[in-house]
Amino acid sequence: MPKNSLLRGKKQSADTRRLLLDIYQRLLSYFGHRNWWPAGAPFEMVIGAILTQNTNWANVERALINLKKEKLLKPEKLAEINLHKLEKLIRPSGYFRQKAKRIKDLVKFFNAPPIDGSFEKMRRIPTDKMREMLLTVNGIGPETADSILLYALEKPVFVVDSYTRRIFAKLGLVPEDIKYDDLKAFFEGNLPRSVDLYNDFHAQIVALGALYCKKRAQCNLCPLGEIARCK
DNA sequence: GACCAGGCACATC
DNA sequence: GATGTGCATGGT
Repeated sequence: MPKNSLLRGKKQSADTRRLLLDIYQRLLSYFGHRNWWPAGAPFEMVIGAILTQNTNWANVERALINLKKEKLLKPEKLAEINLHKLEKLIRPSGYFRQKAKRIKDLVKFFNAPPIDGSFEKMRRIPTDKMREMLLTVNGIGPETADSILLYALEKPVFVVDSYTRRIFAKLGLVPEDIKYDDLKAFFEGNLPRSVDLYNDFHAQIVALGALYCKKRAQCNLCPLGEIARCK
């Protein structure tokens, strides 16, 4: 039994790895590369990571456009701005009072030592340590922290969201009540460590979840239909 | 008019 | 540690 279970374990993880990569390939050829957070605007990604909490991206964009129009999408500007004015500008993204405070707190954290407003300094801090630090900031939970690590700092960290849990539990690959960190470890343990892969895979999952996983009736449109089916 | 969206903090048991 | 609740706008 021990020897078999070890073999089975290895085989299972090889199968899981192949299946996950198949799923990614299938989504990629169906949706095309999602091109999330194109390079060059890490600070915008950081603010976007807060604004998008439990919110449709279209609404986040309105808020980001408002901030850009006022040329406020810079750490030094957001540090100065009056809280009420910030609330007004990000209003379209919902939860605007909470999010305005969270942005203020995050900007304070970003501008203070040891980061001193520098993404370079932030990147030099070991990923686990940086994650711990981010999690101490008000309004930064695991998903927001991981989004910042992956999309702004380009660290190989897999971002898990509610779609990820819903979809992969329905496919029967993980338990429904799996914890955030365990689900993250499931992907990181079964996929090659790649920033580009993690970046686009998460984006593909969101595309799939938002388009086809709302109603059972839409399952016939699911691009995964032939390789993985919901139970 | 109900339901949902790229979560998180806080209270309570 | 698990479970419930408030937070809020805009699209379908």
